Order: sequence, then structure tokens, then C-alpha cells
Amino acid sequence: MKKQLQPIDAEALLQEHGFKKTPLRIMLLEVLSLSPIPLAVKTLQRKTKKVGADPSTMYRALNAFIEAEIVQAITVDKTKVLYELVQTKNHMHHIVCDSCNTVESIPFCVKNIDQQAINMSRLFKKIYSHQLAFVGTCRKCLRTVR
Amino acid sequence: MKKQLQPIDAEALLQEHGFKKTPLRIMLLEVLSLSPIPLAVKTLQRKTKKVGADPSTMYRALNAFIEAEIVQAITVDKTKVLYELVQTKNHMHHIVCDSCNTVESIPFCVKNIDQQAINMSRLFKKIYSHQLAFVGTCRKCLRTVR
DNA sequence: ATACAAATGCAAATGATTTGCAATAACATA
DNA sequence: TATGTTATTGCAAATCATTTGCATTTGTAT
Ligand SMILES: [Mn+2]
Ligand SMILES: [Mn+2]
Ligand SMILES: [Zn+2]
Ligand SMILES: [Zn+2]
Repeated sequence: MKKQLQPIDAEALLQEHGFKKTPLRIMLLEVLSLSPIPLAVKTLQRKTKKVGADPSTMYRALNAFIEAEIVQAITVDKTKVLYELVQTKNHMHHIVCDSCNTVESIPFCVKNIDQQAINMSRLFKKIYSHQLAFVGTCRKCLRTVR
Repeated sequence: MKKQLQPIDAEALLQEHGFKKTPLRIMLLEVLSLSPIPLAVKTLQRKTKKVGADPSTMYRALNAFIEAEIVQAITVDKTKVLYELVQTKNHMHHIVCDSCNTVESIPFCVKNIDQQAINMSRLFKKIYSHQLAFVGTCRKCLRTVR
């Protein structure tokens, strides 16, 4: 069965975190909540064009959300930053196409992965989180590219 | 037992890849090969100060090495890019301290992790690589910070 | 309706990385 | 060892994403 995306109650979420309910921030959270994949700033700008916000406002909103842990930035490689809502239920990992840069989020996590890492570490004795990203070539690109 | 770091034969490596043996590139590879952790550009600039290279030269060298797959860039979060030699023997994952940003490389990999990801993917049927980074607070910072 | 703080737009600053180009250094080979 | 070819370098300027200062606007509580 396919995962159903629920539009978030953006206004409620903003209120919970003490943010004012502004058009951009509301739309930002809605766009993010309706996306099955993490989105680049450029994409977010395009998708929220209707409320016409300045780039600086966009960045300020995203950083405020990250600070509040409503949103997380995932960095796939050194040139690509993507934003997604923090999903407390099931955290996500990602697969990136090395050809078209398509990103797929998958609710995947190896059990005990953190503990295994700890066991191998000299410097750490506790881990709070981890980020795992896969790189491959998506089916579409496999057809296209050679 | 502690992992022994072998200084690499930088000149041979450069030759194998058809690079000219210049002072900066030789020292860059030596510095990277002697570091137990991936290094930031600033650190590399400091550690290769003796050969006095322009930043643009440093970046050109690093990008050439990445292109040649001698070096890989790992991106821990959206503001931090680190470089390390590609270790064909045992690929690395990383643990980052959320306080002091210390990075530790660990030769750790969950078996079959790629296949498990594939099984959950709609868009991909093959994965070439993955990057896994852990975040915690290192022992030193646990003592220091509160 | 008023008052205050948060959020915004705009322009300018920042900072890391890249690029064009002329000068230089490395390397092959004569 | 001298010479020619090409990769590599330094420098300055360009680029690009992101951040910041500040005056103005907007949201919200009273
Ligand atoms: Mn996980
Ligand atoms: Mn691995
Ligand atoms: Zn693709
Ligand atoms: Zn630390």
C-alpha cells in the first residue's frame, strides 16, 4: 500500500511553537508536509511563489523551524541541501539518484545501528542520531542514460 | 589495538593517476593519509602552509582528487565539508560531536544495508554507495559541557 | 483600538568556492 | 642538459547561496 501524506495543521503547529501565523510560514509547512521527498530551497521558493516572499524571509523561516526542530536539513552531498518536516513517528533515510538527483525518502532503519557504532568508537559513548543516505541511479535514469 | 596510519606514497599515487607531482599535491595527500579523521579545507590549508598554496589551487587539487576518486568529501551537515582519502579496503562512516564538532571515522558497516534499502524503494533497484553519519557528544565534551 | 514583539522586504555584507587568464613549473623527449 | 608541450599555479574577479542590519509592516494579546 502506498503511503498517504496528510496535510499538516500548519497554523496549529506554528502556534504550538510560539510562531506567528504568517502566510509564508503557513504555506511552507503545508508544502513540506505534502511532499514525499525533501525539498531544495529553490523548489520551496517556487512552490510558495503565491505568497511571494523574499529569499531572506525564506531562509529565516527555515532556520527558525530547524531551531525549533520542526524541520530538518539533510545534506546529501556538499552541494545539495534539502529540507523536510521532522517525522517523529518514523525517521527517514534517503536515496539519491546520481544522475538526476531525484531523492526518495524511505522509512528505513537498521536495528541497533547506533549501538554498533558506539561499540566501535573510542571517543563517543552515546549517539543521539544518525543520517544515512544512499546513492544509486533511479529506474528512470537507468532507461535514459546509456 | 590501535589502528596504525601508514603515510601514503603520494608521488606514486599522483603518477598512477597522471597528475604532475607538485609540492602542494604531494603534501596534501601526505597530510590526508596521516590523519585519522576527515579534514576541513581550513585545516588542510593550515597543515600545508609550508608549501604556501593559493586557496584556488587547494580547491582545484581537492576537486581533481575527488574526480579521480582518490579523495572523498563527506558532508556532515549543511555547513561542514570534510575531506578524506578513499579507503578501498574498508569504507568509513563517521561520528560527529554536536558540541565541538570532533569527527571520528569508524570502519563500520551494517551487512546488507544496501539491499535492505533497495527492498523498500519504489524508484531504485540498485544502490552504489551510502553515507552514514552519527551525531552524539564526545566524551571530552560530556565532561566540559554542563 | 492600542501596544509590543515578531516577521518581513530590501539592500548590502559575507564567505566559501569557482573561473579566466597570463605566468610558471613539471615532464617527456630530443 | 636544453627544449617544447601541457598541466598547474597565482592572482583578481566573478559567482552563488546564505546572512545580516535596519526601517517598516504584520500578528497577537490586552
Ligand atoms: Mn536510521
Ligand atoms: Mn557502510
Ligand atoms: Zn534519476
Ligand atoms: Zn566534542
